[in-house]
Amino acid sequence: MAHLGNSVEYGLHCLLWLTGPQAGPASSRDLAELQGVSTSFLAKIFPKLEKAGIVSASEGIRGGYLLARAPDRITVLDVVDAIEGDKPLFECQEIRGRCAVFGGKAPGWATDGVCAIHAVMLRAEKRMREELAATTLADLAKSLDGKMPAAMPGQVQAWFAARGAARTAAPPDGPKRRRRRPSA
Amino acid sequence: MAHLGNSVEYGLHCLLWLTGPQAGPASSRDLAELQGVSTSFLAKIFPKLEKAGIVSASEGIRGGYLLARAPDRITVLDVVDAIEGDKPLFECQEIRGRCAVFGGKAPGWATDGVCAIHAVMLRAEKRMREELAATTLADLAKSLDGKMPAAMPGQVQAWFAARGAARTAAPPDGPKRRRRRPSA
DNA sequence: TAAACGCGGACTTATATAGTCCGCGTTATG
DNA sequence: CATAACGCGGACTATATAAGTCCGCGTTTA
Repeated sequence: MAHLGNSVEYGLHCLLWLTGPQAGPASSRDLAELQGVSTSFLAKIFPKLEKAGIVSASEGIRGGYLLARAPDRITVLDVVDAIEGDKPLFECQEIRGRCAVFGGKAPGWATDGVCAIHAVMLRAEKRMREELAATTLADLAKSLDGKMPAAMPGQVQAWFAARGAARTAAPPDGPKRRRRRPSA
Repeated sequence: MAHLGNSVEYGLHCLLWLTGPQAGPASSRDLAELQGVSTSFLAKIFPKLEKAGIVSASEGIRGGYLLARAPDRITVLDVVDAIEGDKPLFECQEIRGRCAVFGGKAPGWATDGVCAIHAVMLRAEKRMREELAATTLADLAKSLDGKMPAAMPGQVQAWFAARGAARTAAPPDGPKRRRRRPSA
């Protein structure tokens, strides 16, 4: 398994779409279906981004998510920490103090300060985090702009608009989603 | 859970003991009991270090492990890769090509090259690995030498010697370990 | 020949991830 | 004001990995 899970990947891809000049808030369902990932799973990720202050949510029909601040002020590290919860790369088990020659009571020189092995891991983690903090959503969006044709943003915006229209036009006999149970 | 598991920690601590001027090979059992970790678990780690060429093994009674090369030529990254198998920090799911506006067949501009998000993760992983590669077993051992009293190495060597003596002196009626089943 | 080794495969258990399901409160719209 | 589309969150399941155990084989030395 990898240290950085799929949730981070989904979250970043969604946030990249929110980087563009949107008409209004985008729902987590639309974002999920635009990218072909699970709607219910993505619905568990966005509240984390909201709590971290990366996106702002509007409730009710026509609600959805917007970036809470400018894309150049949101780093990849912000997103990783929001979703994964700042979990450490390494968890020191404090083997130091268990040495059999200590006989159960480890002397201070053995347990003071940070374990040398732990220290290496902390440095490595710091380097990793520095690199993640060095890239913002704006950087990612810019690199994509260089690749995609000029027509692409418009097509996506049209896709969102079409979904909204389909919903308002949908008659009650359409492909209905389950509602709360009929009675009890 | 952490990306770097306990196996790495156990392995590094053991290798640090092997750094000192040993009399002979150290068995994985002795190494485990010296540090208060599971003997059977540690016995699964050492073969990996042996396959990676970090330690060399000698079989049979009085057998055990020795460092296969000088401590200043063994980096923390070598040990991590030997034990964890060079697992990636991030596994790209290639969300790029799934965009609904492509309708199943993604254009080349969308899937060519490395995904921008994946690229950030690869850079972060590279930084992490660079830092792990920058520290050797000799560096770790040196930092420990600065902390431990001069008598410590001798005490550990005495502990190993005492174990060996106890084994040769152990009468058949001593605390026997299970042997292969009596008959069938 | 037996004990102490390394080696490796089969097994168990615990935890984390990925993903689903469901009901509640909120809100715009007809 | 009723309904449908929202966000929110809790409970649930399934699967993968980590951590640890158990056991038997071949090797080696005393």
